[in-house]
Amino acid sequence: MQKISESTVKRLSLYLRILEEFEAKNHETLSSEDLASRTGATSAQVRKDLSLFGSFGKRGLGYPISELSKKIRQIMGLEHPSRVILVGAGKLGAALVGYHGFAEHGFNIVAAYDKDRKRIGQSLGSLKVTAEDKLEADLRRDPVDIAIITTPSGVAQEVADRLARCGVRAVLNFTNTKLMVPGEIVVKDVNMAVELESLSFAIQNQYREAI
Amino acid sequence: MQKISESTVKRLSLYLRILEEFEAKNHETLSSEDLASRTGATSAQVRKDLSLFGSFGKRGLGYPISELSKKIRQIMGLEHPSRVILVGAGKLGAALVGYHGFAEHGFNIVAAYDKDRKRIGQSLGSLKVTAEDKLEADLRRDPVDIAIITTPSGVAQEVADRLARCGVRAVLNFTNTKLMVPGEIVVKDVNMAVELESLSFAIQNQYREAI
DNA sequence: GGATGTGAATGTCTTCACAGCT
DNA sequence: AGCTGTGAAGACATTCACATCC
Repeated sequence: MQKISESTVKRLSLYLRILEEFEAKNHETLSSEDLASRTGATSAQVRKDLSLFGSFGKRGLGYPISELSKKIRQIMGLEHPSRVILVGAGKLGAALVGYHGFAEHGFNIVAAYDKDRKRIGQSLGSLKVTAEDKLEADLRRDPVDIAIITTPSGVAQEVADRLARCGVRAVLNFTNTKLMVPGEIVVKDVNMAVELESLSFAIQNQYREAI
Repeated sequence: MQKISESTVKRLSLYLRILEEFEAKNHETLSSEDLASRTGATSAQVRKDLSLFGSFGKRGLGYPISELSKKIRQIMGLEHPSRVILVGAGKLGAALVGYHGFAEHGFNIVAAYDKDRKRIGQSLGSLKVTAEDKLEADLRRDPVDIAIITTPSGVAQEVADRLARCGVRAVLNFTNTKLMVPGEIVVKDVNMAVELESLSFAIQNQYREAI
């Protein structure tokens, strides 16, 4: 199969969101243009993206919603819910545990670890914060594919190393550290400061262009 | 000036993070390779990115840290702290208010709005949640450039419209709604479900390739 | 010697535009 | 008639490789 670009993958995820919305409303089909206008893509892009995986549409009609959404979930490995752990139960970590957006999309946070004595044992929603030194034993018993790192940046690499040794295959990294991991492990960085700074640049730049 | 790509802007932000780190350690210079290895870029890319704004390095030596970091802050409009408001004081909103990463980078959340009676008046760190209908009056008195939307998706567009009318110039959108805004307003979408789903795809795909 | 700055080459992604199906 | 699927063209981004300077 051909290599799929990161941007295509992100868009698939957006298409899926729309498909699910219209599936709930019992609509039958959506055109590439419908999907495009609701996700910020172009219709050609939607068609290209989808055609990378096969030919799902009906000419003159559009794409059958429930069939396509099922197919996308299949492509993206979303047919079954995944178990996710979180390391670092500070403010951000706590919020992510409490945030229902993850569970809605089938990502269940099943444990939250922290080093800090004061946090261990505290309740986070339906979870209790676990001592971080239990990590290895827990993962040996119940492996997970995905971990979220919300520790301070200084310890992120060490945490990543431990996760890698325990067979974690994907990491969502909220710290500022560029993680070095074995090639088979996938890391995605989420850096909200970067996003805000991009906004700042865009504003600044508008101003500059106006001069 | 030439058009600057989104990816360049994001990288500038990452370079800045490294520069600040080494500035704190009183280092004098960093090479493009130093910046590259710490941000996941290549040295050629670092040089290209920086050369878009001028010629800051010394051949044979590298880039003078404090001069370059100052310059990048200038380019990105980060010379002075910005005031930011947040609309939607649910779990995620509360976490963002409590998260210190923003303030560290000069983005101060100065108010948090919510519609929900139960939340209005509640303390969020040093802030108290304000009734959402005060939004217009507040912004008229004290305009802000940047707003963060963490409301339920259903009301995001309406909130965006109101913000636009109050002169907000940039929006960080955590909802699933594709916001329609006037051209002069910049929107950045942060969608953590999309990030997790991308990870899911990457894992799934490794498996598929192995077959 | 060692690192920058930058045209040229390459690679990747997006858009166009239209043939082909329903 | 309407909308997909897709080569070809175009736009954009990255990498190469080397002349240039400290």
